[in-house]
Amino acid sequence: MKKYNHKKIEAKWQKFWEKNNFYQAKDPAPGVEKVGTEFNSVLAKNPKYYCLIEFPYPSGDGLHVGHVRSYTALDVIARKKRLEGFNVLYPIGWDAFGLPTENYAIKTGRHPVDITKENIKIFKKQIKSLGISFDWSREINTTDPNYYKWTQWIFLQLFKHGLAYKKKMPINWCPQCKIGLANEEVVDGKCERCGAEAEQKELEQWMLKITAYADRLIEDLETVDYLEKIKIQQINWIGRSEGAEIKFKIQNPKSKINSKFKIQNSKFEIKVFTTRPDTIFGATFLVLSPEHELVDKITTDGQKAAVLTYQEKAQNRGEIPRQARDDKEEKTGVFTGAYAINPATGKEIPIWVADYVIMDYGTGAIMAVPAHDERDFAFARKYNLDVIPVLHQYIEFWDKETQLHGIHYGSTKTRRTFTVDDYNKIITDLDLLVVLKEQAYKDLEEGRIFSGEGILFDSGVFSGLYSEKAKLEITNFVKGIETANYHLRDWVFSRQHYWGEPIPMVYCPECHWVPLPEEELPLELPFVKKYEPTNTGESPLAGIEKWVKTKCPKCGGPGRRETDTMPNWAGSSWYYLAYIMRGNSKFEIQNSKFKIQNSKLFKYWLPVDLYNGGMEHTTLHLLYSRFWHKFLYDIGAVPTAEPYQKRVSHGMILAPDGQKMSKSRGNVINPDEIVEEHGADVLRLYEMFIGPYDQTVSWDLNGVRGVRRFLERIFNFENWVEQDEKEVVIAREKTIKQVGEDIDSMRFNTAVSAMMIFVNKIIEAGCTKETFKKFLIILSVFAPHFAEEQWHVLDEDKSIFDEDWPKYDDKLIDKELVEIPIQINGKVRDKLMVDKKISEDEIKKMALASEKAKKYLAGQTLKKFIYVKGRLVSIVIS
RNA sequence: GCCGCCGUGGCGGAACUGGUAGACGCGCACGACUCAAAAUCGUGUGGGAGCAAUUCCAUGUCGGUUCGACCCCGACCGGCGGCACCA
Repeated sequence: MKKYNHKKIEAKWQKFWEKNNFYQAKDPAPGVEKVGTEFNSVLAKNPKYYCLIEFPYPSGDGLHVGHVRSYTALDVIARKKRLEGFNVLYPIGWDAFGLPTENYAIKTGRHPVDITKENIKIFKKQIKSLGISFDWSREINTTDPNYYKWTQWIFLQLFKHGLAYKKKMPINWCPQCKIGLANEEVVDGKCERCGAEAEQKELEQWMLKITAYADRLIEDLETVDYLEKIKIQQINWIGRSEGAEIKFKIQNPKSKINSKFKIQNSKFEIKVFTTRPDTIFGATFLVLSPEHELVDKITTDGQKAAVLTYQEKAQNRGEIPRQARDDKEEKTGVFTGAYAINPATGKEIPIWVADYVIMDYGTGAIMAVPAHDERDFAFARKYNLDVIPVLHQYIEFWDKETQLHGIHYGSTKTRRTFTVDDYNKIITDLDLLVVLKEQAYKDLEEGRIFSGEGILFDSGVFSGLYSEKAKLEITNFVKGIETANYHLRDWVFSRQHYWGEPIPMVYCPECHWVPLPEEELPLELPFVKKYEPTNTGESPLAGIEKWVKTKCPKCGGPGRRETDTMPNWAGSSWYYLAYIMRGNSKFEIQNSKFKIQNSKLFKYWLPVDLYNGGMEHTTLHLLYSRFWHKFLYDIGAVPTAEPYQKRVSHGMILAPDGQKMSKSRGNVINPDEIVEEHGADVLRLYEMFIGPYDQTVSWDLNGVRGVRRFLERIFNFENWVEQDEKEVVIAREKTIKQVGEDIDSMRFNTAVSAMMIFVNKIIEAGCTKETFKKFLIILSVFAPHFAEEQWHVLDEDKSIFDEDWPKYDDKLIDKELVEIPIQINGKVRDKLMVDKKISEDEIKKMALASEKAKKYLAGQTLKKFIYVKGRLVSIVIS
């Protein structure tokens, strides 16, 4: 009995695979062109398969068991695809810019470059010990100038196409990290990274116009195969809401004139955005955001002081991001003294200022319909403003006796949708409107407001219309324009830190912002001794006068370089392209011919077939990189509109105590220790078996031992037979089928289970070497070292990975005899072994004659007999 | 508040498209081996009743559809994730 010495076996085969370049993806040969869907090259004729994991950030903590889970999962898929004849690209690299490294550098006084190198070395060693079939020849590193010159190149293109702009704006500022934060990086008003309360700070920031792609980022989700929840989350984040922009004329009564601007029957108009133009007859006041430019201009002399005080207060409160504030906080506001005309009713309505209206959404002004909006209602109550309902919920309900429609109160879920017929029917039914109106006022008295869709009343000619239908008509009536607004904001692209890509722009007093010529890329990060972020909000690079002072590329005059760096999401927004480019070129910039140089490779490899990553990146990295890709597509640099065809997500691995693993809790499972004690194959198999791939699971040490046991049981397998029993043949074919299907649909846990069932079978019944070999090939994608070793023990001299994925024969799986349960009134009372092809008549006879069934059938009448072919018999008696 | 997901043994979980609920693994119990323990192997293992054949109950709760429901529909309870003064 040999001992299962995983260390020896794993080291041996890892060396062997590396030496033979087993996992190198093959690029199409030069001159290869796509002809239809085929390539005219032998090399590239194999269908390609590009699978991708999110490249790791090489932190000082080393590899986490969570990394192992997703790397192994895609490794299983990559290996299976190779066995099936695909030309597989499964690359890895390093997303190495970022704060943890910079902070560590500051703390230790060492250079981030050195620390990064060191961390990568550790990560690499750890990953290599797992037997993941990465193509290391395409390794990339975002901090390599040869890499980030392309990141800079893409930025320049964005700038040249008007999608990068500089803007002075209040940004979310983390006082702890001393860095500006994107909206996406503020969680609960706190810095996502360090948890410090975010502040607002006015800074000049580079912005990327991701909002220009908002619609396409939503629409094109239909063309990709992402997990449904990922799509939904992205759609919600982009937050498109359709509505109308409507202008309200300002009309101050003569007595209330703003002396400075002399506004009377003014030409000034206030534009509001609303998703409910249908409720405009109920708009009883307007609200402007405190930052709205018209506030100063329309405020009457009498209200000046009060408004100014309020504005100052609101700005101070701006220190805490407004969105983070408690929902239930009472609304405050102040009257401007000015009035506007409701374009629907022609009535004068007061204009207020309140900070519940945000400047950077919509137009920064709203029409308030207190009867149909919670916030407006709270505000109106507080300041005693008019509340006028104009619609109420309506559910079709026909009272036969009175011939009246009724009103039904229920949740929105039970509400019916309206048909065209309904519209007509309702308009003429005036009694109904009276009922609705009465009910609406009654509800309001009781403090209940209705904000859904319903039937309009008191809305002029639109009374009686269903609100959804009235939207467009009323918008036209008040000369509004249909438009959409987005929750998504432009991407704040500046960071005031050292350890990031320099933004390749020069500021010239004459020419304003001038891009660096592409030939001058990369603009390398200057070597500095001090990286400490400053308190002024300026990047540490600003202190290097020698680097900052430069010539304007346009006019040759004195210029200053941009000293902000890019966020760490920059390098990761296009890295899947870098892996492809690494195949032939070494990222050489030749007159910026990004697309020409790479078009053939891109055509062959794109899109990424399968992309795995964490749910936490759904609204960050995943959205950002889709945006960049679409931009690159628009300028003709890449051939596809989407970068990733399919996106899946792994669940988290918690510590055995059900808590998140963390150093401070001391509950971290180190993959190295598992590899050391049980082996990489056991770790891999265990992580695949631990539970459904997309689900959060807790680590269980006993589970690891169970998997080890599974391998040990077949390590010295010797129960050979001359000929497989029929049962074994069936088991084998079934296993091949199930494991294959389970891998394809990423149900790794049941795949491992199926292999265990098969092993239980052959340990009991024995099997032929041929059968065992087929099993080993299947096992090899999960436990590559173990399978390769056993393969060679069975006198094979070629690698197991030169084999083909085994095929199965459905005919062999089909049993002739099947066990059919006999149900009587839904309960299983007997089971019969019958020929699969038995006719209904035959089985009926058998079932009714069965001893056990007879017991229940005696004296009863047979009401129904159902035979589901090959499945079961169901007998209904009275 | 809005959007989405999930509730199955002692535990992780399985169950194809509505067709024998609890696969596989862990744990536990008993047995074999051993001086003994560990490891290994064997047997059992949802709950209740019964010596047993057997039988009743059981997939968060209540109800519905169906010959048949973990699966479909409705209401509720509990948990998780995302968004949140977005007009």
